[in-house]
Amino acid sequence: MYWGDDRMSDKQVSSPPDPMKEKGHHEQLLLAELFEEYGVLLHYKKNEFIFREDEESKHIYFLKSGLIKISQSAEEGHGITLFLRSAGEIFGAAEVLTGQRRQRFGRCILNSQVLLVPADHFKSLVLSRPDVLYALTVSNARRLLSTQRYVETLISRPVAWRLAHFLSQIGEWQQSEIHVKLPLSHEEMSYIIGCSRQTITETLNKWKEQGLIQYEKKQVIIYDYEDFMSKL
Amino acid sequence: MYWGDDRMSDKQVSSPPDPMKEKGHHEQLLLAELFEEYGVLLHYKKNEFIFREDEESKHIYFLKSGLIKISQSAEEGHGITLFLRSAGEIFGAAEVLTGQRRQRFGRCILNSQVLLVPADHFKSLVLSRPDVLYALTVSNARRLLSTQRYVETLISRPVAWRLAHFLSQIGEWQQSEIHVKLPLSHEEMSYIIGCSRQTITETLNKWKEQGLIQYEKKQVIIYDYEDFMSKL
DNA sequence: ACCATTTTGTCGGCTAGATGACTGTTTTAT
DNA sequence: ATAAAACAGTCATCTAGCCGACAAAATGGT
Repeated sequence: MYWGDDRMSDKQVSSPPDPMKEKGHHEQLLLAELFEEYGVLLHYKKNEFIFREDEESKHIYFLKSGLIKISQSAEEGHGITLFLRSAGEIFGAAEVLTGQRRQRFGRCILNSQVLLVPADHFKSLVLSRPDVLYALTVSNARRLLSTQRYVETLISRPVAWRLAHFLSQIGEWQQSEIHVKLPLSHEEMSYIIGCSRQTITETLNKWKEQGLIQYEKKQVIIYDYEDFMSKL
Repeated sequence: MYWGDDRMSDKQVSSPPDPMKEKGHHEQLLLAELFEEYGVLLHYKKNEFIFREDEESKHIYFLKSGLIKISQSAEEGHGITLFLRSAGEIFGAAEVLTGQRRQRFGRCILNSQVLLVPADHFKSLVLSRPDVLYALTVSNARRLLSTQRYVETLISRPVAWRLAHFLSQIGEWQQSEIHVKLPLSHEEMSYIIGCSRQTITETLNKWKEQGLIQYEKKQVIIYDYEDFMSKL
């Protein structure tokens, strides 16, 4: 969850220089090809919306570069972020498949290049290519498992654990250290972790005091992940 | 989530007499046909395990009758229940698709009839039938959306809301009233809602005192759902 | 370089819900 | 019918994390 579901979920890859290559899942390649062949390329700027809640679901998207977040409005208060998608990942397919309107917002966190395929072409396209359809099914199954695993962490893990886990996902591993260049504000992170903004701030600073991490302006280093996690 | 994801998610159906018919989603029918044709029928008794965590994922299952729960062990303490599956629903497909071992337990809550298709037949079977594969993809997409919606409720709704919502899902609607024959103990429900056993007991009794529901031995009636929800 | 906006840090008070400990009540198996 | 096991009610205590408020710092646009 949070960070793209399509990465290898447990094992960590040290530094992802070319995200298109690094994805690790064979099925991603097939999907990428499909979009490269039939998709139309659009550029979106940071903070721009790709789709909004309640809109008709007109396209399926493939993120070629950049970073986007999918979030839910949750009526009162601010929306929660359901997950991020990074380069090489499909998004916006589920509502198209089930024939519903958009149920959430898709918004760019960074400038992004997106390939789009119209919803009405998609079904016939994919029915004529069972291998691609199978790839899509596998990719969805992976996301389903990862979302369900996330449900479990929400119920059984405290905020600190979830934050630590999140950092380990977005960070780059250099031996036992994890280097994280935070692309997000504390507030933005709190929407992802599912807690208040202050709790993020306080947790990060507490860890710094305890000497578990180094933390200066959007730059975090976790010294020893195993050790770190064992101390909560 | 919780209760089978394949039901119409928002709109309620009043009383589901024949679950096989009631599912409402066209794709369920195709999948049902496939399993009826190629599946092997097994009977499981109440509390029997269908599969266990860490086992090889040898089959995909279709529940013909009964009720099963999928739960995660969560290391310490007791496992949380990720969801229930009722008659007419597929389960156990995700790990087979991604080629992983089982990540959770599948266990019968009631005596159940299950159709199973071996994992190694499944891929070729489904590649030769793109329409069935498409149906599976749609069904998975629906589950993905519903699981993501559940993530949102876990983050933004209190236990009372989640419990009320759960009851409304498993209950039968009779005009404005909802009649629920609880098939589960408070403890079992607490694993589903994601809270402690006592909180279930206390919430139910508080509602009874307030005259919002009738509640006697595994039998609940919510008098007016709209009104009820508005009072938390 | 400057002002406006956004982001962080910090604190005190507050509450939903966990936990543990017991008792009483149902259910189930023999 | 009865003993054992599972389930439900209740209470007292404890705490993670929320919320509001405000000051300090950083960032960005012109």
